[in-house]
Amino acid sequence: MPSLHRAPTKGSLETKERIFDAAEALFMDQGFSTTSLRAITAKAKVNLAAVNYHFGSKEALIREVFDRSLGPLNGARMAQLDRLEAAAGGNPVAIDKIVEALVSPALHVSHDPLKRGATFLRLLGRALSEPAEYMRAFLPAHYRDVVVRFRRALSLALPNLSEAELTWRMHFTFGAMAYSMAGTDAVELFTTPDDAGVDDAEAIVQRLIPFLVAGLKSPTPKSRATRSVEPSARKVA
Amino acid sequence: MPSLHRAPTKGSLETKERIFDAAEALFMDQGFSTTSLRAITAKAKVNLAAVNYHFGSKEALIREVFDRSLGPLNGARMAQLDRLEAAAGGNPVAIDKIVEALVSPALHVSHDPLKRGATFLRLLGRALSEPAEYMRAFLPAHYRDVVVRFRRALSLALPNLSEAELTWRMHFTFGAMAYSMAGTDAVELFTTPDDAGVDDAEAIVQRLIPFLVAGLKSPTPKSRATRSVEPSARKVA
DNA sequence: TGACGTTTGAAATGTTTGTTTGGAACCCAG
DNA sequence: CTGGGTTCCAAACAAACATTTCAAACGTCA
Repeated sequence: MPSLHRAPTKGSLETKERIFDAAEALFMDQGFSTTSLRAITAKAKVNLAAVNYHFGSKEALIREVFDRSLGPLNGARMAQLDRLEAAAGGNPVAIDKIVEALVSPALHVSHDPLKRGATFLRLLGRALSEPAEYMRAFLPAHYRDVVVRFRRALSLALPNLSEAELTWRMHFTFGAMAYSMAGTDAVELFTTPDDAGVDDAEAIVQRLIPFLVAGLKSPTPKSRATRSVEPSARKVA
Repeated sequence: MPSLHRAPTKGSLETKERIFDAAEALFMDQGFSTTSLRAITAKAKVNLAAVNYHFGSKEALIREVFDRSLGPLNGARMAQLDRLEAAAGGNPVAIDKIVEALVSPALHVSHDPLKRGATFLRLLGRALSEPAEYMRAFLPAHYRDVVVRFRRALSLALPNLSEAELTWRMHFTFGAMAYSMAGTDAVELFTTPDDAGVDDAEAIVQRLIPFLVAGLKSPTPKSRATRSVEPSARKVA
């Protein structure tokens, strides 16, 4: 048996890579469920069967595209947090640094190889609102560690914040972040035509960080910091 | 010609209403494109053809579901803003009041008739990330006025904020809001099992408002407050 | 060179999608 | 009771979908 799973010979790597790139681009601005294999193979200029041959199924392709993008991003996030915590040496890390560690790797990934990755930012935003079942299945696997790590860091930096409050604020933080990265789709609704370039990822980050830091540091609404037994007042306005 | 488009006789209104409710519920937790007419008619316990008979097409159904929910919500938002501006009498309205006018109507709608509307909050979040073309087509029509009105109010309340900065912060605001309303899908990723009830819309609003207000009021990053003639520095890092 | 594993291509598979059809069931006016 | 408009239903429709099949083309090693 010669060459069991060896390096392919002709253009196979190119084929798989072309499928990969085309899928990533199409997933970006069409979503996962909506993008057909025919559209992918057409864009990649490969045969329709090539996807099932190289990846096994559409779901596996989605998983690979997602993993290979999200893995490095969250790795960079945690590495940056590692550096911050090592430099702080037991003391709490500054909030703006934590937020920066969360947000800015998404930017750096965005112009890492060429321009591949700028598309990924929007891909990520899409994934968080994807209805598909398999999306919700393996997405937490990537984010679990990041959430735990950043929650711990934020909890130390914001000691007078209850765990429940922190949960909500992290939720809002990820929301604004994911939405901002989801790209130009919904941005156009809220911007007058005079807006700055929305493609500029750096501009997003530079303005997003102060916004989020201020939100995270905002005083608790009713000095109910520990959030006692009372669930919540049901009365409105 | 007797009874041109008169009140139906048997259970037609019930049928159309059942389709409507089933569609709304399914759109909520599956998205629009992903939800099939067969799933809708199965849940509504009506014939498959009933959708095309009563609504004309799936797109028209989506539009009706969307309009009938989003219309009152944005109406309530602007009405509340009207009241605030009338009370202020030319003076700028307080930011927290503006944000409340933006966020809290979503809550009031959420327990208006029975529990129908709690589902709608998630529906709205979905719409903002829907890739479909027709979604992006008639969604701005609903939001345009709201955006213009609230932008003007916020611009008055935050005079030292450039137009570009305001655009971004409104973007982040809508992002955190939409994401929070998108429901429990992604929330589960970021919460430890000890979290409070995520269904409680009031709890979301009460914690979201301070977060957003703080973000909106946060100092501008580089004292570049007036945003002069320069359109925007396109250079990155 | 010859044989084998790997990759590609065109076509067909079976499923699911939104939509249409023709007739039965229904209600109410004439 | 009868006719016409309205609603419903089972079935069929065409299109798009992911996936499979099988033979041809290719590269590599014996």
